[in-house]
Amino acid sequence: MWLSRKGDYGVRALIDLALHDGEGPVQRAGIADRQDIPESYLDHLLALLRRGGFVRSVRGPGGGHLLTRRPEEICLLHVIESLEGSVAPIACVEDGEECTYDCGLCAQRHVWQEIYQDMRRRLGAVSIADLAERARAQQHARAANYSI
Amino acid sequence: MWLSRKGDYGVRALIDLALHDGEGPVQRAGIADRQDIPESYLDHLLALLRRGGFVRSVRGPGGGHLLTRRPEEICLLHVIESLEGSVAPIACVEDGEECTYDCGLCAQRHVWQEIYQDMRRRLGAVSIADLAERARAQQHARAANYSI
DNA sequence: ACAATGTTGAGCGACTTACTCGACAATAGC
DNA sequence: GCTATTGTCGAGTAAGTCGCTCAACATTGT
Repeated sequence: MWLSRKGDYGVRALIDLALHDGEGPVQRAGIADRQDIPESYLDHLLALLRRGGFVRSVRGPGGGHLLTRRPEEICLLHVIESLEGSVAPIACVEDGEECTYDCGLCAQRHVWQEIYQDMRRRLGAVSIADLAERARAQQHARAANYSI
Repeated sequence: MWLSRKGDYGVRALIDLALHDGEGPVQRAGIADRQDIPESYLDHLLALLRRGGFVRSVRGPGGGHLLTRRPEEICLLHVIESLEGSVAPIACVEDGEECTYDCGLCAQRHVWQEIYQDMRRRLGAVSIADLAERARAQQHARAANYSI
């Protein structure tokens, strides 16, 4: 299993921001609470997301965090790569990377390269808006379940 | 990057056995030397491969390791899963696995599930014989290069 | 019996992950 | 301009994983 909490939490945070898009700065404590992320850890993730250009932050009272772009314009691939680093299964499938495995892996390389390309294509096709929509639908489904 | 040396080394070892298929038991030291694997570490990998049913070992002088099946009948997917555990990107895309992330990841889940299925399909389509063939071809190519 | 080989499990140093803490910086509102 | 409220940054840490070594033991051909 190779998607770490960092990626999970980070994407959750962006989904949370997308769900509150247009409502002004969203505070760290609120995100942490709703998305069940340790608040002190969320700091680092927001810093990463800021460096990645997905989020901008406002200081002072009433401050918080905002998406820099519309949720439809942020794709999952870029977010994950920003948070987790490359999603490459092995180093030598990336452009410009040396094959440090000295051709032990080379026999397998083409398979992994195809897998990598397919993965990037699929992750690239999903936006934060898609995920937010799905999260909203799931919330409604759960709420309906509880009320029965 | 999430294919560890374990998987790389293990597959290399199987390729080595495939290249010497039909020539009787192949010794650990030979595999380690040709494939550039620390001999003491190769121990563990051969134990894993034995438990996985890919290799059987012969003790005593003249002993060594043999493939249990023909190289065409061993697919990369099973080998990697035996060595590395599941190749699932997140736990909850596997059959019978609980979603421990409590629906944080659920919004992303379908994407990862498709990636996972695609990956298993591709890895399942490649056999050790294919890889051995490719390794042989690469060796020839390199030999030709040196002689120029 | 003996030497060559495989088998097993304990252990270890370096690194990573997931997280906490504390000091500091900015700013809205009084 | 104070002050409360918020974000920013970097050091630190406990627990786990990775890659690997080593030593003791089991098996078997000669």
